[in-house]
Amino acid sequence: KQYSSRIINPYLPGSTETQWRQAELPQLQGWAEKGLLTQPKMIISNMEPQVTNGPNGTTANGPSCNSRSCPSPMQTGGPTDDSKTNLIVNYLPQNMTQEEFRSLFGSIGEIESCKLVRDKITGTMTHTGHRKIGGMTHRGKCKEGPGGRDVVQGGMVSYARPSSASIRDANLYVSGLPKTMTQKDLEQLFSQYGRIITSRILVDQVTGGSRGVGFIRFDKRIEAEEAIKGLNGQKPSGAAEPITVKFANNPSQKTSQALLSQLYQSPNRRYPGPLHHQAQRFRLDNLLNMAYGVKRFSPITIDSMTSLVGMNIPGHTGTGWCIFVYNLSPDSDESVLWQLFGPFGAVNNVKVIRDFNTNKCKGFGFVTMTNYDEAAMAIASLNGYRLGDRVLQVSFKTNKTHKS
DNA sequence: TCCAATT
Repeated sequence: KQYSSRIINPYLPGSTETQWRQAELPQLQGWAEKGLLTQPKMIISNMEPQVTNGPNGTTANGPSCNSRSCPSPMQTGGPTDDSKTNLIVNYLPQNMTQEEFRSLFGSIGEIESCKLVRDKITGTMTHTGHRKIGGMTHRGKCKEGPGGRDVVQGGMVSYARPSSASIRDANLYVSGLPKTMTQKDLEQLFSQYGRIITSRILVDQVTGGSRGVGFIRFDKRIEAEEAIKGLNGQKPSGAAEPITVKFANNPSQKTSQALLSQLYQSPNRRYPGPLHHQAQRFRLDNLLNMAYGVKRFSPITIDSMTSLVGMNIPGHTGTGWCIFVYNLSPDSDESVLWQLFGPFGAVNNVKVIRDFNTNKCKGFGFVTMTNYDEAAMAIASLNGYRLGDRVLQVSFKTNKTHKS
């Protein structure tokens, strides 16, 4: 039976549930069942012969061609065309071994060589569980077996572009995006500057909504530079705020110190050393009394009010009320925010903003609380509160932008 | 010291 292997990206058009059910390659299915995939929907499916035009005309995020009428790379490029035999594979499971990787693709065609790329320092794929990359080369019997048509692009597997200096450092970090902007919108905005290799919009893990932050990787660094010149500080049409476009940090370039410090941080740590004393000085019982005492006199909820005044209330988000906390010490971590705000009511989320390289708190953080009255109580109580030798400033979050 | 976000 002839089939073409193609890894499906469920977030892309054309990646349907039907394809998901058609999955036949047992290894990936097994991994999905064991929960080993960082993105459980990542599969290889059994499909009609799937060919593409190769790396042109579209982004690596979407199939450039879904029709069998496209010319096969074997027809156009021939078996000696190296540009069609070297693949890059993204979003591999964190714990995939070299052998598993080889075995997976060995079922498709003969592998000349393959390599899993791992983080140099930690030995893990990467600390976030993303950006797993392996490369592989198809040659030899490639044209004879099912793998003969097995050139895939889009989603998780795409042609590896020949390495060269011109394609390095072409990755952009984009922030300040309208929350309504989709990945497609983002690509549309940037595509005027060159060929987009990958794009992404980060989403809130809880709500699934856009975080207003994303990435664009161009084919060429020059294209990325032009996009910065053209789009940084600009308002996309229809947007209320300008976006920021800059070169992305490369996680693998983090210092080993920062990585270690990151590994060292347990989410379950409640009392970081430097803050322990201060936390004890904080009178939890008083705050509880305050919070619950006042709540009695605060019978109204603000939910009805929000619909009257629309979206322009400071701090108001779809999921709650975002509070800006300023003047945290560099050593602060999330636990101090939980300690401070928890007594006032339902806290959805806390976040200490850290310097990407040093991992030290940049002096501020955010807390999202579910209920307006509890958030307001927390602000009234904690604004001006002395934490150690610092006086906190606490308010609903506004849209001020920080330019450095 | 003053409003993030880094796949």
